[in-house]
Amino acid sequence: VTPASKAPATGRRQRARRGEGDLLRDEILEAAERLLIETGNRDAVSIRAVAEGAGVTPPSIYLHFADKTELLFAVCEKHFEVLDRHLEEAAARTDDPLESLRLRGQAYVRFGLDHPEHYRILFMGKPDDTPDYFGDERLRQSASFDHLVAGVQRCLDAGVLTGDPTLIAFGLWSVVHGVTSLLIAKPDFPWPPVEQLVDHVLNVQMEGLLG
Amino acid sequence: VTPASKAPATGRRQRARRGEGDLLRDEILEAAERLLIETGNRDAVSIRAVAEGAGVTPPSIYLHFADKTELLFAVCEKHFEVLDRHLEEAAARTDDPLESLRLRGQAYVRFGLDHPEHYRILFMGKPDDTPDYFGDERLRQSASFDHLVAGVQRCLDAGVLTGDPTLIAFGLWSVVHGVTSLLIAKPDFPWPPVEQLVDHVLNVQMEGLLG
DNA sequence: TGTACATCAGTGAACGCGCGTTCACTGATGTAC
DNA sequence: TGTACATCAGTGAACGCGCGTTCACTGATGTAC
Repeated sequence: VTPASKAPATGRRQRARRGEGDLLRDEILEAAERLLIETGNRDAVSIRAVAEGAGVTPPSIYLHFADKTELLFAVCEKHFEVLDRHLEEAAARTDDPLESLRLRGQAYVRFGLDHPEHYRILFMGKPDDTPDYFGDERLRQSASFDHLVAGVQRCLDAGVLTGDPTLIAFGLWSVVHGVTSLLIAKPDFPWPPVEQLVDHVLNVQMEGLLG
Repeated sequence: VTPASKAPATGRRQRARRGEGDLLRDEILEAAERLLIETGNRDAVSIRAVAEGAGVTPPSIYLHFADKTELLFAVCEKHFEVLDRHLEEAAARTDDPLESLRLRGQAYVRFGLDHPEHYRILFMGKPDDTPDYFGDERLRQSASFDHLVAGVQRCLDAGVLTGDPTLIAFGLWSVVHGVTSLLIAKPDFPWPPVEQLVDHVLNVQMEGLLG
């Protein structure tokens, strides 16, 4: 018997060594993740299903997460980070502050359409679906929002936009969120091509800001 | 015993007369409605809860609706009509086509914030939560959307806007939906005053359309 | 080097719950003769 | 006018299901002496 073999024939994962209990935590998160992507259904992410996905029994989950809400929160947190990285990368592709804002908006929509079920949880779910300590206050302080405001501020500094940066940021967020969430909620609606829709809305909004 | 007495002491409704079975249908819809408003929670609208709300046993529901989805659909249909009336009234308050469009947008947001749980079902839910025959195609053909496109068309006719009316309509819808759904999904977020937010986004978008 | 013991990751079985839906029925209302 | 009968709105009890969570436990891993 090779001690290095990681997965027994049963499909059950090997028990973690002492002090390595946290390994399971990651596998649980990955399993939840996988379920969400494969089924595209938030309700499919049940404690039981996640446990099975991680090759473990349901009670094991509770060794790592206080309850289901906390598990879902951990998944969310991961995705807020992914979203933020995605947006920052897009925004950094140009030096023109206004163009950067546009790229950020387009990247936002793309993220939502690429991960609709995640987007649903992050931005379309009920407030009580997120744990208390992951409330809106925290969202406000999230990196993504600060980065958006900063992007707007750069336009103000460059003299290409005027107004209250926070209000402008809220407005831009509303616009891209509107497109994203409508496309997610009504995928079979006879929309114009996504690109066209996004560009139109974003262009019009930024045109209006210039005025 | 007065035959006119409608509610027996038990709280149970009186059985409908022959041929008046449809009366219960309305009471079921009203009960579902009431549940939705009082609890503000879509999940609270269970067959059992609706039945109790209507003073009737659960199986009775099935005399009037094929299944739960169809019941929820009927509730939705009612609200699409309410929304459309609401928007038409607002849009009719002025003769200026552009101002009319703005009023329509403001009314849309107000409707959403006044009936958040209904708005959720109509515009933020999963596609499979609505019955097949109430799909997006039908939504596209709904009066509200046609009325919006018509409102845009009036602006084109008046020469105050240019462009593709459908695309402009999609854009305006995205914008007001963005504000509405963000406010509903993140009610505790430190938003600016609602009026200010709505006016800003709507003004900017319409400004951009003028350019 | 060997043995008794503490630690702790994970298990197995069960809890109570509320759900959508089905099925055989009851009993009041209306109709035919 | 009276009676047998058909209709049909609504009932009562039960079905099977999947869920989140709890609880006493097991057994491998590491440690102290």
